[in-house]
Amino acid sequence: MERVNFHLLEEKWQKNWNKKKLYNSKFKKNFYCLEMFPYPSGKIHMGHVRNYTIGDVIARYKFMKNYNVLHPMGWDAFGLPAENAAKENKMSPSNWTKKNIQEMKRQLKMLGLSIDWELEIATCDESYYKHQQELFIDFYNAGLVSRKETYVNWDPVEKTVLANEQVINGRGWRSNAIVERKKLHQWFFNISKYSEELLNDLDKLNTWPNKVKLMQKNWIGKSVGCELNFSISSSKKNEVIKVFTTRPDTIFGATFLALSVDHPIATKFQNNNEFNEFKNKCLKTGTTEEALAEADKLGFDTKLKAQHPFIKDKEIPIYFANFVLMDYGLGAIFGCPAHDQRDLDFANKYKIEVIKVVEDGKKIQINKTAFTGDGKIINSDILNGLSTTDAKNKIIQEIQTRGIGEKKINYRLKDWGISRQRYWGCPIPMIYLEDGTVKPVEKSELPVKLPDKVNFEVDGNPLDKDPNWKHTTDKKTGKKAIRETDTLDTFVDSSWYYMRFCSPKFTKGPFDIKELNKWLPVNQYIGGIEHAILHLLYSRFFMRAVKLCNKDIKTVEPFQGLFTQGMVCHETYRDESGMWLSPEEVKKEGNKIINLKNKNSKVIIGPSEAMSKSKKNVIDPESMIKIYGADAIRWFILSDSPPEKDVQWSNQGVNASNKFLQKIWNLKEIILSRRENKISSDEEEKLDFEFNNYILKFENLIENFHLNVAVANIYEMYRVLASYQNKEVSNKKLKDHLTNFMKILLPFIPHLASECLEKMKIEDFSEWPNIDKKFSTKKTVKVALQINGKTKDIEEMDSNLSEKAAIELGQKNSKISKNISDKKIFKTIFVKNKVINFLVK
RNA sequence: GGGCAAGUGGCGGAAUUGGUAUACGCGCUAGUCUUAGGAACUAGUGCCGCAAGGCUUAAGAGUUCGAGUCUCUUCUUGCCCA
Repeated sequence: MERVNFHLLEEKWQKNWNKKKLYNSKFKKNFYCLEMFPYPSGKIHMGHVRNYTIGDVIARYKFMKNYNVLHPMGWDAFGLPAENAAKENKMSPSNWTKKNIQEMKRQLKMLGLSIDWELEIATCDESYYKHQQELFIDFYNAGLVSRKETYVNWDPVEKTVLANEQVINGRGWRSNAIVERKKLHQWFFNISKYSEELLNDLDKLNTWPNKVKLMQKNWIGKSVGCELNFSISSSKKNEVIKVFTTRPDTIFGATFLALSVDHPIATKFQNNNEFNEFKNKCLKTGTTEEALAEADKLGFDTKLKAQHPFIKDKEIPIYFANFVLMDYGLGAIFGCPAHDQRDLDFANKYKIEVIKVVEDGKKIQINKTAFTGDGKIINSDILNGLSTTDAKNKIIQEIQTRGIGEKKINYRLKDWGISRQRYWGCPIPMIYLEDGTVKPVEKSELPVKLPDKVNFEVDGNPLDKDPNWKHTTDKKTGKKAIRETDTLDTFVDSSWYYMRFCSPKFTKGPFDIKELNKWLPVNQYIGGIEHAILHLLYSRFFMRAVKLCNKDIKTVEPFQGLFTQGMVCHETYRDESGMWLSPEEVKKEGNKIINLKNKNSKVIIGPSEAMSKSKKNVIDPESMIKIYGADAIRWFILSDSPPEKDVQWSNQGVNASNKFLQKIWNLKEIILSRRENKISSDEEEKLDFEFNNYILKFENLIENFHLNVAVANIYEMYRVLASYQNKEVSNKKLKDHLTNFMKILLPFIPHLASECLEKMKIEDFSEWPNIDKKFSTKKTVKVALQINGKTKDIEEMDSNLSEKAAIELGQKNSKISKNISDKKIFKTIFVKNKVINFLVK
C-alpha cells in the first residue's frame, strides 16, 4: 500500500487555501469565530496549536453548514518582553516584534488553519494604535477617562509600576524585589461606573462557562453595607469620621477605629515626626488585598477617641493602620476584632478590647482566630437574638432614622489604571500645557507615534528621557506643551481588536459601523481560562464604552459564546542534582529511563504539568509537524482529552494518530479499486442506518465541543466502513458513505480529507453531509433484560414491538427463564426499547 | 479560611431525561508474516474464580424496580479568592 507523503499534500492544500476564504455570497447567515490572538514571543507553542485547532474545527464546520465565517488572526504585539529583548540583544522592540510575527505566522500556516490572513492586524502598527488613540479621546470626551493620584505597586529595581497580578508574595515577579507603595498620577478608565451593569449582564451570557461568570462576579464583588458617622469625642468642631462597613451587624463589637495614613484627619499630624516615620513604614506594604491581609499589622495611636454611636458614654480609640487604604471605601473602618481577622490581629497587638457579638452555637472563646461566619447576635442591645442578615437590615434602618449614616452598595471592582511607564506600548494622546491645562492631542494630529531611536540604557521610561519626543506644541493654540510619556496597558490593545477585525483596513475610524453591526457579537470566542477575568471584563467594558460614543452600534456584549480550553501538559524530568531535563535529554527503555546528558545520573520523573520553558517540559510543534505532519498533530491534540480539560502530550499518541491517517488513506484506495460485489438491499440499508446515526450525532458533538468524543466516533465509523468492503453492498453505496466520512473529517484533518476527496473525484466538498431522516430511527434495538434490577442478558428486538410481545420475548430468554422458573413475577417494569425488569420473589 | 469543580481499568477517557458501566485511543499479552522493525495484520485485555457465577464508577449511607448520574456525610485532588 502506498505511503502518504503528508508533507507534500499539506503544502499543496495550504497553497490552495490561501486563495480561498470561508465566504460564499449565496450564504445568508454570518458566523464570527475568534481565537484569542497570540503574543508574538518568538515561536508558537502547543497551547497555540490546541487553541487554534479547536477554533479551526468550529470555523470549517460552520462554513460547511452554510455560514459565512469570519476567522481572522492578529498579534497582541505591544508589551514588556520586547523591551527586555531590546536591552539584551540591542535590537529595537519593533524589529524584534516584526521578526517574531513573521516566524510565528510561518509556523501557524503549517497547521493549515482556515484563517483569512488578509485581515491580519498587529497592535503595534500605527494603523492600529492610531485608532486606539482616537477611542481614548472619544472616551475622554464622554467622561470615561480620569486622571487620579493613587498608590501603585512600585518595583524599586525595575523602576516601574506593577499590576496586582505581577506581585507575588509581596515581591516583583521579575526582579523579586520587595514591592513598595508609591503615589503616582495615573490615567484611569472609569470601568467602575459599569459595575452593576457588568454584573447583571453576566446572566445574559448563556453559553459562557459558569466558572468564568462566577469569577467575574467575585471580581466585581458587590457587597451591601453602610456608611456610618463616628464623632470625635474631644472635638469642639463636632468633627466626624465617616466609615464604610459591610458588617454593620457587628457594630456593638466595635472597639476601635482604624484610618488610612492618607485620611484627611492625618493633616493634624503632618508635623509629628513619629507619625511621618509610621507613614513611611506603611509604604513598605504593597497594595493588594493579599498583601494587606498578610502584612504585620501596624498602628499609630492618635490618642483621640470616638464616641460609639450606639453605646452611651462608650469611647473607642482611633488609630492609623497600615492595612487600611484610602482607595478602598472611605479610608476608615471600625474595628470589630471578634469577627474580623485583621482587626483581631491588630487588637491583640495593641491590647484592644475584644467583644464577641455573634454567637456561632459552639461558645468558642475568641483568641487568635476571629469568627467571621453567620450566627445569632448577642451583647448587642436592640439586635440581640437576630440572625446576622436580619441584624444588618435592622441596624441600617436604625442608622438611617437617626441620620448618622446610610445604606451603601460597594464594589470591589476599582477603576482600571491604564498608565504604564514603558516605551513599547500605545502612547497616551494627552498633552500638558505650561498653564497646567491637560488636554487631548487634536485628532488630526494622530497618531502620536513612538520614536524610532530610543536609548534603553537609562533606567525608567525611555520616552520620559527623550526630550525631542517629549516636548511639543499644542496645534490649536501654538502653546508649548509636554506629552504624556506613559503608554497604555496592553490590555487596552486587546479590548477592541475583535472590533477592528470586522474592517481592519478602514481608515476613517477604528471601525466601519456597518461591518461592526454585521459581524458582532463574536459568535464563538476561544481561549485560555487565564483570561477569565481581566481581558474579558475589560472587553465587555470597552464594548459598552464604544457604544456610548456611537449610538448606531447595536452590540452590548462582545462575546456571545465563550469556550476556555485546557492546557497542554507533559511529564517533568530532573537529574539527581535537581536540574530540569527536557524530553529530548531522556530516553525511555522499558521501565528504565536514561539520562542522555549523563548516563550515570538517574532521572527523576515528576508530575505532568503545563508545558513551560522553566521546567523544560516543552515539545516544539514545528519539529513534531516535521516528523508526523500537521494533520496528525491536529488529530492527536483533539483526540485525547475533552478540550476544556488539560491534555497530556504523548509521542506514542501522535504516532498512533499518524498511523490512523495512513489507514484512512488506505481505506480510500481499497474502496476505489474494489471489485463490484453481489448486492443485498438489506445490507445496504443497514449501512445507511449506521452511517446516518453517526452523522446525526456529530452536529451535537461539535457544537458542544465534545471533540474527543467526535474523534472516537470517527474511529468507529472507520471500522464500520472497513467492515463493509467484503459485504454485499454496491461500490456506489460504499463510495457515497466514504464521501460523507471524508467530509466529516474535513474540519479535523483538512489536508488529508481534501486530498482523498479530490482523488475520489468529488468536485464540491464544501457542504456538510445531509442526513436522511428516514434512516434516523433504528429497526432493531438492544434491550437489557433484568431480574430485580440486575442485568442478566441483552437481547436484540424489533423496535416496533408491543409491550406485551416484548415482555413475552424477554421471558423466553434462556438466562431469564432459568432464573425465574421457581419464582413468581409480581411486577414487570417496561421501558420501551431500553429495559425489561422482572421483579420476582 | 471561603467559594467552585472534579474523583470511572495500568494510562487518557466514553456513558441523552436515572435505564446495557468501562465506548474510542494508548499500553500490555499471544499469534501470523517477514526486508527482525518504533511496520502491518489477527485475537485477547476492569477485578476475583478452573468454571458456574460473583464483585466493581474515592469511602459510607439514603431515595428508587433500577444510581457513575439524584440527596446527605467523610476523604482526596485541582482551580479561584483571601
